[in-house]
Amino acid sequence: MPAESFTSTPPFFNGSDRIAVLLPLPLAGAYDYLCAGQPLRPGDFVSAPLGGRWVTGVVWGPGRGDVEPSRLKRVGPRLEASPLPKVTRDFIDWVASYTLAAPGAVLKMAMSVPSALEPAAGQTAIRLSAAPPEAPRMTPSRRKVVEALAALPPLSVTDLAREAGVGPAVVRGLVEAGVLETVELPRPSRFSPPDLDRPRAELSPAQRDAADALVAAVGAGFSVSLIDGVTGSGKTEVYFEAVAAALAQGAQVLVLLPEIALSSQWLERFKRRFGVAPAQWHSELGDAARRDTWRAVAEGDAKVVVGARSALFLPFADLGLVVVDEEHDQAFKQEDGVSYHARDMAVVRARLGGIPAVLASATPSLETMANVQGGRYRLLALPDRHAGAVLPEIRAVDLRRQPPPRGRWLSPVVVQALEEAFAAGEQAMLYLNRRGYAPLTLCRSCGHRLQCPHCTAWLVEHRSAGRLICHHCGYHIRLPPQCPQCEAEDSFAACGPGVERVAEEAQFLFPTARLAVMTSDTCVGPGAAAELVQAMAEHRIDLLVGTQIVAKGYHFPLLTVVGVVDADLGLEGGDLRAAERTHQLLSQVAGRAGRAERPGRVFLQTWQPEHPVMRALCTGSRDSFIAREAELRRDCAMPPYGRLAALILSGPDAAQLDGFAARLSRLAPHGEGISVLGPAPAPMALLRGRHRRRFLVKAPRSENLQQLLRRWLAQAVAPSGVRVQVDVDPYSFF
DNA sequence: AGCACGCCGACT
DNA sequence: GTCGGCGTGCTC
Repeated sequence: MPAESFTSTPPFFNGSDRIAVLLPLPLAGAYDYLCAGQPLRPGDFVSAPLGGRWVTGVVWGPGRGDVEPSRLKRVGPRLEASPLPKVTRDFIDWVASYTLAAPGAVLKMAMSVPSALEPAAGQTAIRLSAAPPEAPRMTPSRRKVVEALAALPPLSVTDLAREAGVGPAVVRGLVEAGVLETVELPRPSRFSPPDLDRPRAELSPAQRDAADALVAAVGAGFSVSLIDGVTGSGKTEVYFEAVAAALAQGAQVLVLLPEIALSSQWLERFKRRFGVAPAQWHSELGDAARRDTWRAVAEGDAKVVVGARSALFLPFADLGLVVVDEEHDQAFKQEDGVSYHARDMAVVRARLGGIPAVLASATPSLETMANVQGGRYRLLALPDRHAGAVLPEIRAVDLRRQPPPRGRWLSPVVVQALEEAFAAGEQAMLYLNRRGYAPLTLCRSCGHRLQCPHCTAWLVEHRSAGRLICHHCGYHIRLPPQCPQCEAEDSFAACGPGVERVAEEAQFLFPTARLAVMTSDTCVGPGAAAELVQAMAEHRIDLLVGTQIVAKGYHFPLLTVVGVVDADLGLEGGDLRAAERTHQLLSQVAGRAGRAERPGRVFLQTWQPEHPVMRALCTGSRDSFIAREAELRRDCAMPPYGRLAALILSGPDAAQLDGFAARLSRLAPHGEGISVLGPAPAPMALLRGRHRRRFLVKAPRSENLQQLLRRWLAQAVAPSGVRVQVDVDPYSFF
């Protein structure tokens, strides 16, 4: 139940009251202002003077009173836009406090479209004048317009001209003459309400049970449910029933997807179920669409929003359900700026709003599984692939026993499987999570490796682009004609495979196969991914070679063979979640194979077929794998059984940085179960020209990690130039 | 985030 | 002698 309903009148500010206004800037907190006579209430958008300019902020509450009255300025006028709802404000405060981000920085995410706060531009329409002139000059064309309009509601100049079969100049002339007049109409909504009466998908008994449980949860306060089902088990159809239930109650729904821009197939399914497209929210949205969507969400006009993680911060007027699909996906973790995990924050948003959250995954995260086991989340299991499709057969290809020929990357086993698939008129996919042609380029005569001058990283050759690129900062050069070290001519050798190189090999082996490479490099701009996916779905492609991007929930009925070129790749580096992530990613890739009536085969090329991840994938023993991983985490009190935060210090001057790191180290918190590791050079010790040092803070779950960090950091002010970045619940260890 | 004030190189 | 580079610091 929202707290708002307990207070009959929200606090009201007036006269020269002191109010706190939160500005969308990374300031320490809200600033105090004077009310300037107009009545204001929390959530109102106001213009406020700051320095020499005006900034739009949000009335956050009564003034805090920690600034001398003489310094207070008066706020400007209130904006017409719908006030920011209380639950959104609470959410912003909560996220700021949890992530140790400036509240204004979090508000900025909720105010990502400044122009949405300006009054919505109406649509200029034409109607018959209320007071027409006595004897207007009429022509046959003019008469046609007047006659057409007599039978029509007001409409735009263009539409009216088209209806009357005349040019737009005639209409303008009539307006000029006073026969017609203009009228401002509200722009029609671009968000049609979903149709709840369409025939729904046939649900299996297991799906029915899960859907019933979710439907019962809608409108019944805060709860979290996990839909746990393998690829193809119909998780989407199940949560669509909850979506329908929330919509039937008049509430809004938010569905978070890892990369909405890549999910044309998801949108199709939604349209099939609800007859209309949902509102979308992602980085590829244009300015106008972004503005309209933000407004429509705030006004309750957009009923369903499907979006990437940033959609969490939209100002929903009445959110009734949050769904996080592919909840295990790392893309939900935002690392730059405010660092948050959208899945966890979605649960917080649901709790603050008193509404249900639904998580869905075929490979749930350890975090979520721990919550299920702790009884905090309800488990809804979908055991089978729907409609009779069988799970693919997964086998490890031992690269020690069946290696590719020298200088090649595909084992004979995989090559044979591809051959069989093509011969049967089926499709195949090769997966390698490495962009470009080769991850490392070195000089054959002196061994010099081409490295990024700004980062601790090799330059990656992208042969299609004719460049060497740093994947961390974007620095790029053409392949130099000679080695910068020993000046040997034409001495570079490409080391290891990237997707481009694997594609080259596959094309060499299968000259007639229609091949496409799908990576973030080949899918730039809106629609590029969708186009490739469609080409694949229509069998205009035989072999798709791609990075992680191909692992997303696409459904290709003719795809029967999936080859994972380097299954060990994600296991390197000793990252806390390496095994878990590799298992998730590879099962998702494997799930692409054989989703229709044709059985699929998956080949994992590996040097360590006995590794628990490979074993789990090949034997389908996901649960025991998760249990074992959980045990390992529990043993070392790592998340989800302990709390973890990373502190990244960065600066241009290494000596100054180390000095500050040493100072922090001496002040490091200590206590039962608390350990501070570091300072150590961060895994990317040099990034974009800045040196980086890292602390890892480990604390028991019972500890208030944020308070501990705040107290620690308050004791030492960073010298200028040194940036301190806090990452609570870090995922990537880069 | 902007914008102002600050101290050191190439111009009217 | 000034114009201006962007480094540092403040904004209720």
